[in-house]
Amino acid sequence: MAKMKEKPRGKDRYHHGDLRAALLKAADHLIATRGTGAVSLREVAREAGVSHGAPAHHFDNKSGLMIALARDGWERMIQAILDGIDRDKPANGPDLLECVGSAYVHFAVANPGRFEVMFRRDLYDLSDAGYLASGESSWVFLSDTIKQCIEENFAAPEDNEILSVIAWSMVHGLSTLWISGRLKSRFRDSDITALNKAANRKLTDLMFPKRP
Amino acid sequence: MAKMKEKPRGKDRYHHGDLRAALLKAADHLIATRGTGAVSLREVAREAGVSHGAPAHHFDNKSGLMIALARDGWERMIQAILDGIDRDKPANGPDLLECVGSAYVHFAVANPGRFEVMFRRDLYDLSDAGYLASGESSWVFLSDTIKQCIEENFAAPEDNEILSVIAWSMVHGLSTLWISGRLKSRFRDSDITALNKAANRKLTDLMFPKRP
DNA sequence: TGTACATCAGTGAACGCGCGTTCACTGATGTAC
DNA sequence: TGTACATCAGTGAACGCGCGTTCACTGATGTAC
Repeated sequence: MAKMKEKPRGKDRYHHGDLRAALLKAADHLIATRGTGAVSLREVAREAGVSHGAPAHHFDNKSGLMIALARDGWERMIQAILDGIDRDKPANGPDLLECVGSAYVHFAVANPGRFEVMFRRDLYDLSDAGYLASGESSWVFLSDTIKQCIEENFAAPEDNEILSVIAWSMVHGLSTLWISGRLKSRFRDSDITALNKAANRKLTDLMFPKRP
Repeated sequence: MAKMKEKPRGKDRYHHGDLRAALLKAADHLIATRGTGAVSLREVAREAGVSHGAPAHHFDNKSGLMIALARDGWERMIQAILDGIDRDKPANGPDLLECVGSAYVHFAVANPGRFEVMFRRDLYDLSDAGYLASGESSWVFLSDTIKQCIEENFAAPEDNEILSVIAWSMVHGLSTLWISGRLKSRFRDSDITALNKAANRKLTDLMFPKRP
């Protein structure tokens, strides 16, 4: 977004300067306002104010755009979780798990379209090498946190794997159920914050009854 | 599928006899083999061996077909859960919850495309009245089961709602994570059965430690 | 600092495709008498 | 049982649409000298 020297401003520019970022931003806006299905290369170009042929200079094809969106989504989610930890400053493993879980759901519910793209493998070619690794982060966050709980003697070592699966499943399911509207119809719209907090609190209580 | 009297057999029939069911079956096959995105009215007609205009006589529009698929999916899922209960004959509330949860995940993983349609609200108009009710079943199953656990003194009455949310979230998240492939890459393909069993066992153990 | 030139990053026309939907039609079926 | 006729459930041509992708082009930028 840094202004370039000596260049005409506004729409009269032939070269955009940072079209790749602008296209991603436009796609994000489309996803947020009209859903994942509204994303097409042509519509994204339209949204960004360039001709429909322009995106070809920045993404190999449509799949390339979707992969870029997914990777960007994972990076944002990691950052959101780190920010949550920074804010809450959890004192021990179980508190950390609760914090990470809440941040996961909060991110998903605040960015439902983006979250969807991150898990919709049918939207892009799966051969992309770099992409696959980008999705590891949430599992690593959660399972490392469970490990920490075990090291702090809040859980048994043999439960490492199954507790990780349960923790991830719960936060992921709460996110997708809420986004799909199935839970929303039973709880008030504004209650997702409370529901998220309560569910993560209760699950960590069940998992680590000896938490101080 | 019952044969009609006095009618020519095979493809030389002008009237199909039960095209609506055949179209749903064709769509199911498409979903199972090529995914939800492969479903179009034209492709479904092609798959069923009729002209592309034929489906219009059985479904108002594409949304109507998708809604029919979703409703049919919910009915099948209910039946699969009932069958699971019939088979396992759970002795108490917690066992019942474990049984229902396993059946939920099993159905989802065995019918990933159908399961997806049931929760993808962007695939159809939401104004359809009858449709909305069809999705209530899984919530009712789960929350009624939690109620039973409370009546049997395995859980505190005030935890009714939150335990229902956690239970549904966990099985739903396990299903969608597995289907999305994010968990699959960490566990062997054949392990979903074991993982499903272990996760439901562990969660019910955590929720109802006093279960016999 | 000026100039020549390669490269980059846009434009807009064109392509072929599959789609949902409509419509006049026709063959088959069911019903009234 | 036979006949006339309405209705049902198919067909296939046609419509307009948005899409991804390609391509010759051109304006802008950066670099070598």
